Amino acid sequence: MNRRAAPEQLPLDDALQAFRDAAAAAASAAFDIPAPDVTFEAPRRAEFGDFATNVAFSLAKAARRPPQAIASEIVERLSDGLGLAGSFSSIEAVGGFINVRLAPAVWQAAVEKILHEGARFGEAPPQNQRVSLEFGSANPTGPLVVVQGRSMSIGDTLANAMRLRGYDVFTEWIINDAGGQLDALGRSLYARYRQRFDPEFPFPQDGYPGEYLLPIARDIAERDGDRWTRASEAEWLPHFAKAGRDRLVAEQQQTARRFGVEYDLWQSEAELHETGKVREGIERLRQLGLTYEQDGALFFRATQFGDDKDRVLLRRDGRPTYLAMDVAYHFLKLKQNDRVVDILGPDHHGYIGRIKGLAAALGYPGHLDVAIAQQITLLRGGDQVSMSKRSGDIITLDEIVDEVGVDAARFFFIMLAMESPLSFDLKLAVEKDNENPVYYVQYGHARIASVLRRALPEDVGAAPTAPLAPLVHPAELALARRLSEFPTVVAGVVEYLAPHRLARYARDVASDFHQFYTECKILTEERDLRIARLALCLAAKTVLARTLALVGVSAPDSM
RNA sequence: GCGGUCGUAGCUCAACGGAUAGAGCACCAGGCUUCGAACCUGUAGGUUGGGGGUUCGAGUCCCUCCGACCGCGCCA
Repeated sequence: MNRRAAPEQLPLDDALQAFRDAAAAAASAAFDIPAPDVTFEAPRRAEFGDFATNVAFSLAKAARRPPQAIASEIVERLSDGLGLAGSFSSIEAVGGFINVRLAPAVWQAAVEKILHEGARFGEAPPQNQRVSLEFGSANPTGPLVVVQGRSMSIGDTLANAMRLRGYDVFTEWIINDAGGQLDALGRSLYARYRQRFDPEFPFPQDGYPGEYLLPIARDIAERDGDRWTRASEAEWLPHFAKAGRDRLVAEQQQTARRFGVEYDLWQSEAELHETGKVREGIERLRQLGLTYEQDGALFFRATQFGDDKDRVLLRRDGRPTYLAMDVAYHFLKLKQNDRVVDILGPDHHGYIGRIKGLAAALGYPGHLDVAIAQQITLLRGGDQVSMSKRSGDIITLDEIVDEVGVDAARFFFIMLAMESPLSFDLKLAVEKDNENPVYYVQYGHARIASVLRRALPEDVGAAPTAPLAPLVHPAELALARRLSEFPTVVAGVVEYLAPHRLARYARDVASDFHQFYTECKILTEERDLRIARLALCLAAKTVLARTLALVGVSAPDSM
């Protein structure tokens, strides 16, 4: 791939690194101080260049000079022939910042890199870090609803981004199939079953009244007839609880799959109890002296870790609590992974301190991150869609997908920072107009595909290895610069657990492409320019498709 | 009451402690005999809920008040 490079022009990363080194050396020499760390940021305003560094501000105290004087001094020394001229078109000291603008050749080289790496663009080398990512998890007592959709969209996107950045990601779903709610499920299902023979049969007060139990009851009746009507509760309860649990988990798994999310592990809570893992977790805390007995129950000293009260692990009757199970589960995950991330639902956010304290208590401080995927308010045409779990009046995730499709749902669900509550308007999400950001981005991809279809096949074939020097128009360079941000954006998504940045980035890429398309005729008469622009199109298509793939949204060639 | 999350343009939301707080939508004014107008350009829109503090610099960090949502069980 060295078909064009003049010796003085460097790839983007190397150019920036060369600048860092040179600036640090210049500062060190000028002010007789240790070489400082030089970090770049992307200025908010285009007039401040492609990259800027605030290194002069951080040196002000040590050098005892005003930032602007320091910045000027550094720039002056840099200009004294440090071999940067070929890669930078300008280096300026403005108000204490040092603003740099890269030469077109660097952006051209960035496009070339994208074309060369294709789907691997943005990949980071293996980090040798195993990360456990838990998200989506729900009780196996009903269909998945919108909040699990948000959690899954966020979690799956994070998992994709982490994998691209070289992490060994293991995704998990915890099935809350232990405890009293499973009995409630069993009783509810049994009541539905009995009502097939006797419509007057009473439905339990704390039951799950949703219609989704009806087909399950029907199947049991068709298979087993009425024989359970004569069974004792001790016989039918475990059977119906398990039947409901198995069926509902299977349906949840199918919904997840349909939503484009595959898990490495569906961890049963009941299994953690049965295999003694829960006992092990409790034992560990006991060894660490973090438990005490009171009133016949075993308590965890949660107050030592910022919780407002100590929490019960073993009830007076000896049965472990949910917390005890969670201790065990997190102990397992912490042992097996370098880092553990939980994405929990909004009803768990009083739980963060407790669970993080737990990680510290178990000897893994800082290894656990807990994030909350906030609530979603469902709207339809601006009116709130009423939902009440108690009355069984729910809108399932499947119904939402039926109505708006996977693409719109997944894009909307990651569009906002996850800690922000989200209003999701079903009507708006299907409207194929400019109120809908999904279509804007997908349209960009389809438009590129359309141009490539209309171009001469031999031009498209030549594009990936063509000279890119003709790309000098501001709109071309702006697009190239945007495309080159992709690895940095993905890295930021991982570092800050902020998948919403991908939605914004996809929008920005599409926007820069549309502007380029408007200002630059791609299929122009001039052959070299035409092919170079087709190359830029190919690179934009790659980056757009990769970005959407991370989010789990399709990149259509026509729409 | 205790704890957590949030409060930014009319609406929905961005902004590693950086420069004049930005996008989209809606409104208004423009742009297609030419590659997909599901697009582009421009105008307008703000005391970042109020008040203190930390520092070269705060929407961002700390304190406090106001407001919204949520959690606070030997439920899961």
